Order: sequence, then C-alpha cells, then structure tokens
Amino acid sequence: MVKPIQALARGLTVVNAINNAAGPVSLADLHRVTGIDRATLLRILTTLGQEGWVYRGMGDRLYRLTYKLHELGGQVQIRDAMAQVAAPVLERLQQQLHWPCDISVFDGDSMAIIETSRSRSPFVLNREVIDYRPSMLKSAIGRAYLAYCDDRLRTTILRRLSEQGGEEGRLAKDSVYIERMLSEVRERGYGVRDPSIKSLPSDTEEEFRAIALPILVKGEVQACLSFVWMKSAYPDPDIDQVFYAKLRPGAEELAQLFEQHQLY
Amino acid sequence: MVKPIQALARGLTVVNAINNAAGPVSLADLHRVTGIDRATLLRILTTLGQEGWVYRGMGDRLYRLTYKLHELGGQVQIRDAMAQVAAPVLERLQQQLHWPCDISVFDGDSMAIIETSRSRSPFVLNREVIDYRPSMLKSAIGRAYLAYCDDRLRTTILRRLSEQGGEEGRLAKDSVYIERMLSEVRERGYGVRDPSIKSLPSDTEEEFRAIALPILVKGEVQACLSFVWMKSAYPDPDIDQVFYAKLRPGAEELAQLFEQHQLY
DNA sequence: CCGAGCATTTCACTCAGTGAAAATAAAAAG
DNA sequence: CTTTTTATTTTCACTGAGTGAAATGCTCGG
Repeated sequence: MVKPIQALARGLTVVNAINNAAGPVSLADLHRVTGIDRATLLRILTTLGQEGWVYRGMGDRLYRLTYKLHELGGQVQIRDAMAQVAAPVLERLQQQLHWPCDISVFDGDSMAIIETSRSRSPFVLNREVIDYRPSMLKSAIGRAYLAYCDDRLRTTILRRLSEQGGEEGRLAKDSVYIERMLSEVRERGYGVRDPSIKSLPSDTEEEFRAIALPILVKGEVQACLSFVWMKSAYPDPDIDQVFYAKLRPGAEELAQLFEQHQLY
Repeated sequence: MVKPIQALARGLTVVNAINNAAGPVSLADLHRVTGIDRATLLRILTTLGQEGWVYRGMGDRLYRLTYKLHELGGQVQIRDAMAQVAAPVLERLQQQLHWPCDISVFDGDSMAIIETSRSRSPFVLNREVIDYRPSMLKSAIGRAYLAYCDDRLRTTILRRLSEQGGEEGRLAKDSVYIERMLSEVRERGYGVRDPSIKSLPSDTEEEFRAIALPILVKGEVQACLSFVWMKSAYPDPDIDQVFYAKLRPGAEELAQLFEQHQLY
C-alpha cells in the first residue's frame, strides 16, 4: 500500500479551511480551525503563496485564495464530473450484479461511454471501451437516448443519420422501424441491444446482451446507464427484466446525484 | 525568512501538471512532465486522491482533477480577484509617488475600498480603510464613479441618496450642484475630494487631499483608483495635475489587466 | 506606558519524504 | 501463445526536510 504524504495533505487542508471560512482569514483563525502549529502554518502559507494559490491582502494582511483556482476548476469538464460522481454507483451495481455497467452521454452525433466498471469486473471484456461509439439505432444506449431525448433533437439526429449511407442510414429513414423501436423502449423503460449486432469490437466469440436505462434529470436525458452480460450465462429469456429491476434504483440515484451537482 | 515546504510545493506542481495536460494523464506522463520520481508521484497522487482533489477513471485508470476544484474556485469573489490583480500595480505606484493608493468598487449603494497599499506606506494613515464607505457625492472615488457610470445607474443612485435625509440627501436633489460636479470630473479626467470633508475617520489633525481615476473596461467603470496625500506637504496648488499624470498609466494598466482576467 | 494578542523566528529532534532498484502487471510484438 | 517491451507498484535504507515548543518581535487598545 502507498503511504500518503502528510505534508501535502496538511497543505490541502489549509486550502480547504481558507475556502470554507466566511471571508479572509488570519493565521490565528487557521490555527484554531486546523489545529496545525502556527510555525508550520506559516510555512504552508508561504509555500501556497509562492505557488500562487493563496494571496495576502496588502491592506488587512489576511489570507485569501487566489484567482488561480478559478482557472483550475474551469478546466474540469462536465463529462469528467459525471464520470466521477457516477463511479461509486457503477461499482456498487457491478458488485450486486456481477456484470459491468457503463455510463454514456450523447456527444455530437453518437453516444460516448464516459465511465465503466469493466476494469473491476472479473470478466474483462474490453479495456478500451471508453470513447468507443456504438450504433445509435441498434445499441442499447443509443436506443435509450433516442427514446427519451427531446423531439427536435431526435429529428435532427435521425436526419443526420439518414444522410450518411449504409444500413444505419437506411434504418434511419424507415419511420415504421424507428417508431416501433422507440415505443418498445418507452414501454419497457429501457433500451435493448439489437441481437444482430455485436456492440463491442471484442464480441467475437460469445453472444452478449445489453440493456440501457435513461438517466432523467428534470425530465431530460442527461446520460444512459447500460449493462452488459453474456447470454449463455442465463437460460431465462426474461432475465433482462430482473436486471432492469435492480438497475432502476441506480439510474434514479444517478439522476439525483447529477441534479445535486448541477451536471446538466 | 520562512522556508517553504517542498513536499507541498511538489503536490501543487502535480495538480498544475494534470490541469495543464490536454486530457487525463498517466503516471508516466506526469513523470515526464514534472521529473518527479515515480514512487514519489504515486504517493502524491494517492494523497491528492484521498483528499478528493484527483480522481482516477475506473475504465482507463488515468488521473483527472475532481469536480471539487470547481467548487473551490467558485467561492473566489470577483472583488478578491480584482484586489489581487491590482496589488502589484498599487505597490509600484506607491513606490513612485510615496503616498498610498487604493482600489475601490461600487457595491450596492456606495464605494467599497477593496485593496490599499497603505500598509506598505511609510505614512500609515489608517489600517482599517478596507471596507470603509466614504460619501458618494463628496469623496473623490464616489465622484469619479458617478461621473463615468451608466446613466441609468447614476439616476438610481441619486434617487436613493435623495431619499435618505441629511446633507447627502439634500445635495443629491440639487441637480445644478450635481451636474457641475460631474462635468468638472469629466473635464479633468479624475474626481477630487470636496475639501470640506475628511474622508477617513482618522483625518483629524491634518488636511488631506484625494483624487480618483475611473478604471474603464470596455467603456464601463469597473473600479476606481484613488490617491491620497497630505496637503501641507506640497505648496503647489496644481499638484493634483502632476499626480494625475503619473496615475493615469496605472489606471490604464489596471483596466487592461481586468479585461485580460475578465473581471467585469 | 504597559500588557494582551497575534505574527514571526529560531532551533533541535526525529520521522517522514525521497529515489534507486527490484518486483509485478499490463501491452505490444513476434 | 510466447516473448519483449513498457508501465505501474512495492520495498527499503538514508538523510534532510517537516515539525512543534519556546522565545522574540510586532500591533493595537487601554
């Protein structure tokens, strides 16, 4: 196990303390709050100052966080934040269900998988899942997204798909196919992968099934929670119902978390 | 002199490195960029992880900054940021002119002094200047702000002032007085303190004079740069012209800095 | 002028941070 | 599938860096 660095941890504690305080703080304030010796505090603050993290007002000589932190936080992508918030939930679901789950968002013209519990799964399927873009019309996540997204957005997506050739383009124009597929998803509450495709490049030997649930924040799909398993492991043809029942609370929890953190 | 803490500085360097990188980074990436030993890096990353500063994607096992930094940066006030950015300029002006300067912003109904070089001045006037609210109509900074602010805002401010009693209320209703005062400020390019008032509580023994320049970012006053001196030290009655000439580049530099950092 | 509270400096001790190297794990090549 | 290469993690011994007690210096209020 890796032993953490106390000196660093203390420094971060001080940054937090300054941040949590109502306003600018004095050294004595920080001493009271953190319990760290004044001499040590002074050295920590000097270091933070040199690195441009805290700043000392000339007038009152009190410590404040610098504008640098604005710039730091600004770089963090909403997508990263979603992945971070979702990770513990994914892990829990994975432990319950023994198969990996993914979180994906719509990005431009297709779904992007932003986080997965696959690396912790005893069944390693594919390590490069992240950023793999599955079919919008046949994958479970694509279907789930389309079924719950805004009408205007769906129209736009389908138009773009139909402009590009191939089977994807052909299906996008087939309004009967689309409508039936969408209403099936809405009726069930989750998207199911078209059995004819193998959503991941590695799905060569075994047959996999997948379902995906929309994560609805304030009535809008912000992401999809998907789940994959090996068909041969379960004889029951209605096994997806069982998985759905267990995944649904997870999807709702994720929706709440996203709402809390304003990730939409 | 205080010896900075290396262990902390390195940790902060790592945070910067992760932030500056294009995307998520591996341990090896960080080793290349920072030159810190892999073992040490691992411990730093573990510490940062425990404190909730960096996060490791489950899928790709790469390091990213957490959403926490968003929250940290969010707390930093624009006002603090202005004070920080302005401080070095104030200090330089102070060294050139040997009298203190202040930066103030309009806040609600009056001007708030947010930073001052007074503590470094050989002439200590008053240590509690910060947050002292001088008269809007007679102080140099109040006048400078009124003269350059948006017409609608000026009307609102004057209306509010006239609603409150006292001399301030009486003057606010005196449109002849107001108009003459404002056009004088605009003609000169700076506000001058009404000699009848003592803008700071401590101005009891000596007579002080003060001038204030608007800091115009994209045509709008975002703050005022003010300058105070003891009248008795300079026999020349036109000394304010001299000071103005030296302060003006400072005000323009501040305007540029504020624009760069988007502090408006 | 003195005393209380706060900031800063000094200093000795020891333990925590460090980097070389080895072991393990994961990819890539053959 | 096996070998080679590359990346990650663990181990460990050394010492210099971080630590807190105490002393000093500074600022303000009475």
